Amino acid sequence: MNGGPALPQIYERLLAHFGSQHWWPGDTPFEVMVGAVLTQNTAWTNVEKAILRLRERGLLDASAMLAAPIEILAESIRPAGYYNVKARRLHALCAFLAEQGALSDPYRLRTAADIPTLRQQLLAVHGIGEETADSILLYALDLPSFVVDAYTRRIFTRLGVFTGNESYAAIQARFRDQMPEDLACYNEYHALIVMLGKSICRPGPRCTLCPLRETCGHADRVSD
DNA sequence: ATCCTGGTAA
DNA sequence: TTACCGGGAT
Repeated sequence: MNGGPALPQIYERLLAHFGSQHWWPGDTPFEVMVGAVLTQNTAWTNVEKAILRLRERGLLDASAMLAAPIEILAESIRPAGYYNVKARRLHALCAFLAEQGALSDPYRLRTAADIPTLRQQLLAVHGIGEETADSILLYALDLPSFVVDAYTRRIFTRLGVFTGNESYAAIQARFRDQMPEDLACYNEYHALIVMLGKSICRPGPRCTLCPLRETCGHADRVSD
């Protein structure tokens, strides 16, 4: 049916090699939502600079951010890139929180609706696509929605699990069906995928360093 | 010069 | 499907 090694087996190998990542610990749900937007096609180190600038200006709060002029918001997040686009996206996110009566407590979204409904509502917000919606559900709201990103596609296509042509929904469904539907597991798996993707399974892969090379057909086809 | 925990509008 | 948004790190 579907080729390549089983998804739980890959998870165990990555966890054994990299250890627990515990992503986004101790941050407020709103700060995690902001990070999910700012990190779109952007290195996380630059997101951290932008979040620090927002905090300095007292804008790391949904009410304050909603009230802030777009121009000020844009200047604040400049290090994250795409700052004019992302300023509008952050504002749209805050407007959505206001609509939901969650401005003072964004975590309230968690119990406002079931996961599929909440996901659809997030997708309707300007600037929130599938990956960002799932990142918010998983990392800000502690709801088990598997995050699929460019690393996921690249890694599992090289492993032979995917062809590379699958839709976002199809890839997400494979993880949902083959992995236990567990919050900590979804959280950890995506973090491990990012770790592997940026350190080893890069555009120019470093297969000799890869913890998955024994079960990956790609290692034989590249020279490093 | 390439890549980074994408999404929108055309 | 493609153009566009963009500063920062390597």
